Amino acid sequence: MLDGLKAFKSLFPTDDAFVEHVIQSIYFFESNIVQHQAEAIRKDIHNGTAIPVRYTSNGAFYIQRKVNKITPTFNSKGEAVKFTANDQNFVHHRETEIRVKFDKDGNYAPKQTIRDYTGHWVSGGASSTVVNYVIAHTWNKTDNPLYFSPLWNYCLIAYHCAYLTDKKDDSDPVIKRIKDLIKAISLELYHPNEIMKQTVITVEDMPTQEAMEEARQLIQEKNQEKKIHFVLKSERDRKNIDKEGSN
DNA sequence: TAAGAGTGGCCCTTCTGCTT
DNA sequence: AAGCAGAAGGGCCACTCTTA
Repeated sequence: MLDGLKAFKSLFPTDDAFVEHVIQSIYFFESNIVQHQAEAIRKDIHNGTAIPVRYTSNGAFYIQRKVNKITPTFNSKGEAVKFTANDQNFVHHRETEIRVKFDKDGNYAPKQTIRDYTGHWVSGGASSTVVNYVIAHTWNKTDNPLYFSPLWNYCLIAYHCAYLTDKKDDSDPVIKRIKDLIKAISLELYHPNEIMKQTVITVEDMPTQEAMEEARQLIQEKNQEKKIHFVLKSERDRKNIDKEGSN
């Protein structure tokens, strides 16, 4: 079988070195901002504010009628987006029963969030302050409001590695290992179930124990070259904070 | 069984108009 | 006049369904 992944892997002496390279190609968010944003989302959910999700037509959503729930049908994604943009319209996510609104470009809410919490503009073409990095969701349940826009569920991954996280687990053992390690790092850094105050990540969504152990070691790593990377606040944001004096 | 058509997911870029 | 956010649009490609 011809496998383009082999071309990439062959640049490294071992799978360990390959995995290390991929992890070094990722920026994670600092846990304090992740926690703050999680609080904001919980507040929005509590207030009945519609939470962004990526649109799908797979029956993941419902509209409440007098006695039953019906699945809304839209002719296009655009139509769906327009519908939930109207504050008079209510669409809910079936599994969580959270009110949702459909994201207009499939990653707009994450982009806005990253901007609001770090000052960086990602995936914004010429006006970006971060280039050649892709927003990558860690758990791909992007039609679920608890997963789509929270910072704990995505990171910025360099272009040349981004496709790895989109592949299926069984496409190569190293793919599952990388994806599990990213999940483990998210769990160790952010503790999503705690900051969301509910069980978001269930047992079957958990990475292996080996991955958890590897994540712990990476996070505690003293060696600069092996440490995981964090998105720092942009120049612009730091200036704003200086002006305000504190915050 | 395989090609072809259709659909949808993913996530990026350009355009435009508003703000400063 | 520049910078930026939001709206709109697009490329790529995997997957599924249909047809032969």
